[in-house]
Amino acid sequence: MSDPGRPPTEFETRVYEATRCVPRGKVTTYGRLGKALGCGSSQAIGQALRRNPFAPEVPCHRVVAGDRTLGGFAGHREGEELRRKRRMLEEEGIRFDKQGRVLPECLHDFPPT
DNA sequence: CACCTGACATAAT
DNA sequence: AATTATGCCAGGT
Repeated sequence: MSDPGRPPTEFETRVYEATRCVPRGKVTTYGRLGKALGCGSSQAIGQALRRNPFAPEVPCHRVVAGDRTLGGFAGHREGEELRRKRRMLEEEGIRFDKQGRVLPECLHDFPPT
């Protein structure tokens, strides 16, 4: 089995720090987060968030895909877990269009480091 | 919309 | 230690 108890790597810590800055009622994307970190791989971001041990301290549910679809949550890309993610966002005031995408106005602009 | 390719950290071997 | 496989993706064809 993998080691779920291993301490976060430096990379993961950076991802969590950045994610923590996304305010309630707003969302960001894997790509944007990556750029804010100087990481060219949004997929790596997703992997770090997937294993986020600090939820909901670190709001990994406020990170969606670049096309503004939900992306994934807790290792799932569809199903009940995804619906939970969507519900959480709705609770925070995020609105979706008929295609199930987050409204563009809800996107958070990252502050320059 | 369905691919394909690019990018990159981690896990597994 | 080195290589391969896998993954909450993005961008282009």
